[in-house]
Amino acid sequence: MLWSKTFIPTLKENPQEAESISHQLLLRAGLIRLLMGGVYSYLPLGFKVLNNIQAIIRQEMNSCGAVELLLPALQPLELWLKSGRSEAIAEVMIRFTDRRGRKLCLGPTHEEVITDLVGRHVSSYKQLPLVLYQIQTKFRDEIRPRFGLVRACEFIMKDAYSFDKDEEGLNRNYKAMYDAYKNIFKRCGLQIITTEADPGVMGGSVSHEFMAQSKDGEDIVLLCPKCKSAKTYKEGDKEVCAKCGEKADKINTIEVGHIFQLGTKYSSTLGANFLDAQGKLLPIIMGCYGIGVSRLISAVIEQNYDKDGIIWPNEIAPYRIIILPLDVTDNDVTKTAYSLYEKLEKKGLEPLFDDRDERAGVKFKDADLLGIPLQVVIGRQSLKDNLIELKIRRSHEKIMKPENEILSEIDRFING
RNA sequence: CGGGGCGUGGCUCAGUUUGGCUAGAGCGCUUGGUUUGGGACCAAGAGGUCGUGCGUUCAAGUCGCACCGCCCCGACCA
Repeated sequence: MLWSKTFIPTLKENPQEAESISHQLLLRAGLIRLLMGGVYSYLPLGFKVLNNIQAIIRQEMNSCGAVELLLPALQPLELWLKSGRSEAIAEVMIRFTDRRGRKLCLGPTHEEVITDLVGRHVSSYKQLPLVLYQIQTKFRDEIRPRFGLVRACEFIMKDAYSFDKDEEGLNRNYKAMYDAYKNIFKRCGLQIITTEADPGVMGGSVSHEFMAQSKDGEDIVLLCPKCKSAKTYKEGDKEVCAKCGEKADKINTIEVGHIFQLGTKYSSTLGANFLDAQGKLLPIIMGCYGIGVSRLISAVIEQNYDKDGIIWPNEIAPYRIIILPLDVTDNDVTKTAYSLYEKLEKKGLEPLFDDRDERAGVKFKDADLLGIPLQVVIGRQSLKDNLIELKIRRSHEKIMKPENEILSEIDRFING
């Protein structure tokens, strides 16, 4: 991709509208822009990161047996009255009436819709277990949106739902999801603390949260320095480890995932029943599993940046390589740069090519800000000695070698 | 919703305390020239309902009232 063909509005200074690190860098590196409070546009770079995270999620979900579908964001209020959550969710849900007088809402989450759907079409234990998921936009009228994508009124979530005939099946699916979540966050470059959590409005018994440490995080985890057990902190909790009594550390975190064993809370109220082998009518046993996909971007940045900008983990970087011809008016430089660009494209690496007629300093600063893992620098002086520079964004390591050796260095870096 | 901060060109900000003439700077943008390995320099330009409304005054970016927007703290929350 040529820089001049895409849309990367970088900012030299921290914008007034942002205070937290991830919010500042998301704006400065041109990933998002505010439309209104708590509502953001994803610019091409932000959209790429979002897609990369979604690709990882899809792989891990599919490989643990979940099947993707897409549910409507527009929902009838009636379902929420039936489940009894209309009141519990109250003002957080955006409601309105359409021209036909139908009472509608924009889905803040999808337990009702999926339970209704599955309930209509599953009637035998032979159809279970079933695990479905979607990646979709959720709407929540937040009391106070904050920190850019961390708490937004419109955001993207992966939500999965498991349907089982018994507790044993639920436990199995729950465990599979738990493990898949670990993989997802690891591949996204996130360090995660898993905690036992309060199911809250979602209901159910067992629940775990996946918390990413961040100094601007709004959730607090009590982590025992001794036995490493962790618990989500609620106002009023004692600040000691529940297991060994040691004084626990309070850690600021961003909640990026939350899984629940719902049991029959939704299936019983919404009539999602099945017949077991004995012909007995029973409510389906459910679990639900959420990942804050857009929020995850903020959490990753909070854990991967330095004074110069973002440092993307390889697998979710918007581009893996940026090519910096330092002087686009120099023939040798541009020729070499373009030929390298084509070679990398042929390898399927899709590099970003900074074809702007800017000074070296501007290009370096922007490349660092964007946080693309590898920078290939082509300058006039070093080219006289047939040398090209490869800079590794995270370590600041610089390698100065001839083109073919640079290509194999890139291979080594990308393919491990 | 309560508390606090902010709102002046695309961005960052000065000017508001103590009202006064054609509203400023840096960056960015346009044109020309010189530059070219860490956010260049010179010259000439374009670009502003000073968040909005009402009021006070001979005179309002500046004072008063109301409202709007963004950010932060709190309450709340998946």
